[in-house]
Amino acid sequence: MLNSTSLTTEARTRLEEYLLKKGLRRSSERFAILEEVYSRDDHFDAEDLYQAMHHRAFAVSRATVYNTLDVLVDCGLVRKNQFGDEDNTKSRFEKALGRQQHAHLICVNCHRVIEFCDPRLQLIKTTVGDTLQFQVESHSLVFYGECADEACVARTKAAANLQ
Amino acid sequence: MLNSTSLTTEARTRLEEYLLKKGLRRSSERFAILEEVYSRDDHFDAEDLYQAMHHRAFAVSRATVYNTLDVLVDCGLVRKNQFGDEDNTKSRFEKALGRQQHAHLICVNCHRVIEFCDPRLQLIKTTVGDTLQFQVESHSLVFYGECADEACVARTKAAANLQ
DNA sequence: TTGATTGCAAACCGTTTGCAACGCC
DNA sequence: GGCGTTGCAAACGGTTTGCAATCAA
Repeated sequence: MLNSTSLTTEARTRLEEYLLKKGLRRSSERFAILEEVYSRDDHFDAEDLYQAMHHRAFAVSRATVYNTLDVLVDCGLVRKNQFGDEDNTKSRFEKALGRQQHAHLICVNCHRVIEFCDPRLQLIKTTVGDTLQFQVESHSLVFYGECADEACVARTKAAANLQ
Repeated sequence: MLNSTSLTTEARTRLEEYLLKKGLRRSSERFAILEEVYSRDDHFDAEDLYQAMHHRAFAVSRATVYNTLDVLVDCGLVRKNQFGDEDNTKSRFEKALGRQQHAHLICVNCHRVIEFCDPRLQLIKTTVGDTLQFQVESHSLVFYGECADEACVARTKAAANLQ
């Protein structure tokens, strides 16, 4: 199995090949951002990434963050999600390499994101595509609800009592 | 089975009860907007609704559109979707009464929205909730792909040839 | 009467864009 | 050297908010 280091290496190689193939430049910003993305295991937004780059002492502009995320999504190294939860506008990203496709559970109280897989989703995809003559390319499945995390439950209960 | 007229009647009654229960006012704007929402069968955004109200000669402000949509979503008369397609920012709404829960297919070319149901989604929901101790309240399943509509396929092919 | 609701416009916020400076090829 | 990329700030677009006028209760 791939560990985190070799994953990053693989990602770097893939990005190089992609840039070469597309005639795009291998700027240091792009590789630095890829590095940061592959060092994390969460679902981050563009601003998180922007801040993280500053803490990394590799300050890039927001424009570059957005531009690079587009590139990384386009070459399959990053997945872009729009969770319709508390903040329906901003996108959240996650690294894509070495991870199987999955769906998300989002706690409407603490906004925790939990990943899960279920083979039946693939079956639905196939059925639907065949039945409706639709070439399904990707999907987004999100469940919204309340998680069982103690701190979250306690906080929610306390908030309910205030009303 | 309920026809469109009685659906609207039922919706109006439900809104009245909800407003009463919550101590909110039964303003004419709210009922006029409900009327418009229940006269349509599509997935519309806030601006669509705003424009439609003007054509209806019942001009309301955008603020009222947003406020009323919130109310209608809250009392279960309208469903709010965030399809992460061409326009990842704006929400799209649909009436909720008299329609079973469903998922969406979105054509990445023509942005057509197709609805479908699959009982296996419910099974996944149950499994996931049980396994991860998560109280699932709602879901959003969207498949992205290419639809088989002739005009759409022709247009897409033509666009591809231009490159 | 009075407090919720409306309309208007300004503010908000994530994202995109225009343009000059920069640096990879 | 040429052109893709970057950084900055301004623009954009959907949504929210502040406030005065309005109106349901």
